[in-house]
Amino acid sequence: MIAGPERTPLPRAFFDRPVLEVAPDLLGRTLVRSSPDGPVELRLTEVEAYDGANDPGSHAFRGRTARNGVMFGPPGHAYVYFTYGMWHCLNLVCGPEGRASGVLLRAGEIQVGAELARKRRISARNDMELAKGPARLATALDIDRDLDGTDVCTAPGAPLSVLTGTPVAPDLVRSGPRTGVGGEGAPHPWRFWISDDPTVSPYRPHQPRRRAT
DNA sequence: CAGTCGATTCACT
DNA sequence: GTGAATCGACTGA
Repeated sequence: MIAGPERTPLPRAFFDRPVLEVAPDLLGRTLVRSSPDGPVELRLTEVEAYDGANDPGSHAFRGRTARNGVMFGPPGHAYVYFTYGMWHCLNLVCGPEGRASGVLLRAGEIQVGAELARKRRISARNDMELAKGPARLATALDIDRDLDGTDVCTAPGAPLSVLTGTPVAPDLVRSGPRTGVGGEGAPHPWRFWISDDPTVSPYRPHQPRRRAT
């Protein structure tokens, strides 16, 4: 089997750039998850940039903790966090090392392993919903904290890889405020998606949770 | 150590 | 559109 250029892993230098440069450049790339159950691959259609200690919306805003430590390490690695007691979300660490920036992978179009993804995403009503949203994406790919810190600059077959894929033409890239991010971080148009793509998740403004009784 | 909340999703009205 | 689910991380006392 011949591996075309689009099957080449993105080099570490790709991620070792400012996150606002990397984030839109990830659209159209191929994310490969190889688990014991088999491979699932998707084409990235929606991402969000988080710019480390400078960014009030970032987990790294208040400094390094046990959870976010990977973001302070070298670029090209996965930062996986657990939230709402139920869900995981996947980020890719960007450069320069120590800045603690990352890209949240919010949505994608499943291209390989749809049958497996459907088993993991029972509630999905159609294939376009399999990875429409960051926690759905992580569920479809069976991603959890075990993958925190995983190198993604790897050939397909490794647990997690990002391949060159087919980069999206710049005129098809849209940007807007980040989903669910409030406060000082809200105004930044650091969410990027592919224009008119049906797998992109709907925008939802930040909503503070009601107080428990 | 208790209180609060989250880079969300789903079922239901 | 509204509210519940569910728990680890973080905060401040």
